[in-house]
Amino acid sequence: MTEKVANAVGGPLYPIREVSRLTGVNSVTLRAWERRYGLIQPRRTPKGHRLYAREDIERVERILQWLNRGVPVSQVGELLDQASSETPAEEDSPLPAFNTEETAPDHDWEGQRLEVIDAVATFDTNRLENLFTRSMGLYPVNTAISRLWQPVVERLENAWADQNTPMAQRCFLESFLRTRLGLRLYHGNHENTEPRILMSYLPGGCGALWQLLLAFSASSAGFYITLFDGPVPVNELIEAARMKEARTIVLSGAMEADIEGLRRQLSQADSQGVLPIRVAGSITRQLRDTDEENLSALDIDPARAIGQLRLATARHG
Amino acid sequence: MTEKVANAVGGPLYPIREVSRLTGVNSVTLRAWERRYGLIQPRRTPKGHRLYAREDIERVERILQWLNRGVPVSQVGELLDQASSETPAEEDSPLPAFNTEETAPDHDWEGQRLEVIDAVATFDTNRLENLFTRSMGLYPVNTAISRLWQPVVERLENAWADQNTPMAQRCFLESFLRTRLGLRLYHGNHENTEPRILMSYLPGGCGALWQLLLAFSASSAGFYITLFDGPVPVNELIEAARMKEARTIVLSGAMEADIEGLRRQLSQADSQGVLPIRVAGSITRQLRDTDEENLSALDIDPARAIGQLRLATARHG
Amino acid sequence: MTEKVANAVGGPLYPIREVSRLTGVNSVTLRAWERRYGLIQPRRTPKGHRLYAREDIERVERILQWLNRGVPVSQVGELLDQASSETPAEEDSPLPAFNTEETAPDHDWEGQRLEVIDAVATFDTNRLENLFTRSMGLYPVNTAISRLWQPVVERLENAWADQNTPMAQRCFLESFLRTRLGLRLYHGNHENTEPRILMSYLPGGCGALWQLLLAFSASSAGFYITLFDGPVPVNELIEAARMKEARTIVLSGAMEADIEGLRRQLSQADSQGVLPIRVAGSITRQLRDTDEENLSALDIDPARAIGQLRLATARHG
DNA sequence: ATAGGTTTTGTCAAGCTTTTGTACAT
DNA sequence: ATGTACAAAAGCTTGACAAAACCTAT
Repeated sequence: MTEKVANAVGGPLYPIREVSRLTGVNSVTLRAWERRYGLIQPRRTPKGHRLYAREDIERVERILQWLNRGVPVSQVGELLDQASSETPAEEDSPLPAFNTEETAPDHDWEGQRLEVIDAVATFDTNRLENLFTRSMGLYPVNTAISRLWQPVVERLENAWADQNTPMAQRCFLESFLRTRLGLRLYHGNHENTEPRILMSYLPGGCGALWQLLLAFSASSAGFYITLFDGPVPVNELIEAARMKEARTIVLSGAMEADIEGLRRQLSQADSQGVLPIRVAGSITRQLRDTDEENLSALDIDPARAIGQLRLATARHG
Repeated sequence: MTEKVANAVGGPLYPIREVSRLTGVNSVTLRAWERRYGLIQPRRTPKGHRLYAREDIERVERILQWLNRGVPVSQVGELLDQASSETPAEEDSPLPAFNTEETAPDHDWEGQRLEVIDAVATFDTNRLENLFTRSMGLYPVNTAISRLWQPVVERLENAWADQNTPMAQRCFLESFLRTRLGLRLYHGNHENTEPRILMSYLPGGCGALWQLLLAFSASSAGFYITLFDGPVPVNELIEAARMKEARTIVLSGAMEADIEGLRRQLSQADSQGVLPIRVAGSITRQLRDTDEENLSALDIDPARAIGQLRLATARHG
Repeated sequence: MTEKVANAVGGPLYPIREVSRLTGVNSVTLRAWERRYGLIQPRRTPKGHRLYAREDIERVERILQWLNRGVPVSQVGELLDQASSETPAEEDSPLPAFNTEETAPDHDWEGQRLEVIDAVATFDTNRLENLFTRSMGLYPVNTAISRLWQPVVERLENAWADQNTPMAQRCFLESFLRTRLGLRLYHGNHENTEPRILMSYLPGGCGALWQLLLAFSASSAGFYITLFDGPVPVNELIEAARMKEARTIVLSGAMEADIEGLRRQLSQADSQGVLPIRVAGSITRQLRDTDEENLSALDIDPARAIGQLRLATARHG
């Protein structure tokens, strides 16, 4: 509390060490950013000590988001300036990695998300269909998934977790996506025969939904996908992978999925020289940084997950 | 310089390592592609570091899709340039074409139509067979007929009208469809015995083809069809209808068919309490809105024609 | 040089290895054909590497067709040239390809069933796809389902019941059928909006498979189907049925499904004036002759089940 | 079908520069 | 607190390789 100083304008002001603690950015680094790129420009005490306002801290957080996405520090400045001058943009998205700014405000993602959620709630196939078709027609597949569908699934998953599983909505959306995916998978598997992937999902929660999103992206990205529409035990999958000469097995799972059970199954399975299993979906939030020998997590963002899969399977890597 | 404009608008810029991670292409390779073929040309920082925009990354992904299909890197450049300059194509589909990109419009009806026409022109049974089987495997019968086969027949009819009847093609297609229909009719008539329909066609033009298409739809829709493979005089049909206790008689006819002759036959025939004759096929274009007592036209679209038949037969049932 | 024109227009160009892989003709052979008979004349890169266009590959395929019919390579050239200039004369009967190779009796259902089962066991999507497409091309949907797919599912269900759940096969077939169903459902639901049916399935066993078969038949028969891809509790279904104004709810279930549980759910559910639930699938073997107030069984044969549904929905309409 | 020569293409290496987080002296 | 310095990481360019794929000709 001693650190907080009242601001004339109103908000509390924080000294640098506090900002550092809150954001996890070394104070030295904060100063460097200011000096080198003018990224944040806190007010000062008469003696010259920095005092950061709320907005400054938020700004730091936004900087971190861009950095996490791989944008170089030197480029972040412009992005932030554009974002603030043009349209402030959506702020509330639940997932930290992929929301906010993004400059291009002409597509109202949040609005579309809400529409999707509502269409699901009312079992309105036609509306859902329009939303889907429009999103896929307007944007590249990855964008549509990352921005619209993946956030929707994540939000729904949370909503459904609270109450006592209203299965109907989940199954409805599942059915819809599967139908839509069917077409793509069909065409995709005729065009690409090479990097083969087996996909299944873990029991519990929305594993199937995560699987569908990923399958969608993967198929569009040129993978040959074999889908298993159910929670298939790992050892059977491994067997199937051998028969189909697949490069990878991907298991999608929801938050609630039983990761320990999976580990157990894996340890029992005949893992001789078997490709590592990749895990995808919101379950990966449990698995951050885990890097076991035969079990690794893909990014929760489908686009990036695809990148990782490519690395793992492609000869270009 | 569309790129500069696009970037002026904004959007994050990514360094090469991120592009590499996202796409799975080694950064060395990315540079090589640029150096050797100018495949991607990211903007640069003042000091020369590459900065890739979203579009650049998408471009890389499109490159990968071609590579996966076996196209050599050196050729991809041209393809991409063409794709962006040429026509997006296909607008009649009910769902606004998924991706616009080359990625194969999800159902390229027009393409399929052209293929069928070509297969007929070259008397290529195998190809025709593939096209037929595929259309029936992928789509509901009605869709396949309405979208693919009916338009094809109509187009061929026009083409054939100009020249002096190259009978060969017509007979070829007729024979093919008849063969295909045979089995279905056989099975269909075993399953459905109820709403019975007698079908025949008028002499002149492609009457037989129209008949076959309609028979296809009708049989799939659950009607019991009795086909007469030739232009049977109306009074004989009426007689046959009595014997088989059929609900309706449908006569298919082409544009050139002699509608007046039909009227004459009808007026002579013993029309006591006989169901009205339905006319189908391109001949109906002459008959629009005509609704005589004992002669009415079905829609030219088989699917809708079936609907009308259902109504008509249900009323009496 | 139509070819050059065609290429100027664009289209991907493939190196010889790809053509070889696609057509199955050794690349050495391809070169030999070109050198000796000029059968295919691909364009070249400046350095002399061959680049085949789409048309070239098709040409190779046509060559293969002739070869298969026993024509010596040296003769094929003339044939192809004729075909493109004149009107080629398909040597024997209008449809030569149809039955010749297959000596098969009219329809060897049992043989096909075994093939399907084997394809499932080996996770061979392509084969399954061929079998499926062929069955749909040759027979009316109902016949194909009743004769081929329904028996297969029943047999597999028994097989799977004995051993300890080889989930993989089940999920594989499920995924395949779902994919195949997707498109048809999409089109079907655009054509027919009227007799609406909600479908879900009971937990345990192959409920999902039964559901898919029935959905197939029903969609082809003109019903508007809303599928729920999961075992949704009855009360939620009833709620959804109200919202969608559906006429009927159909629950598919396997032998092992818990019919008592269903009865319990039903009795708890708010059944005020609600349509009776229909049960379908092998579970109906348990239910024979049962005719409770709000729970009745459909025939296990999808075709007949459809008939019952038609009756039921017509009555109310 | 093989042999001998060429082209393609992903990757490496060397030598140098830029970027960026952190350390240290003022 | 500031600014300079530093070092690791990441880039850039040019040149070179080597395996795979091709070509021609015997």
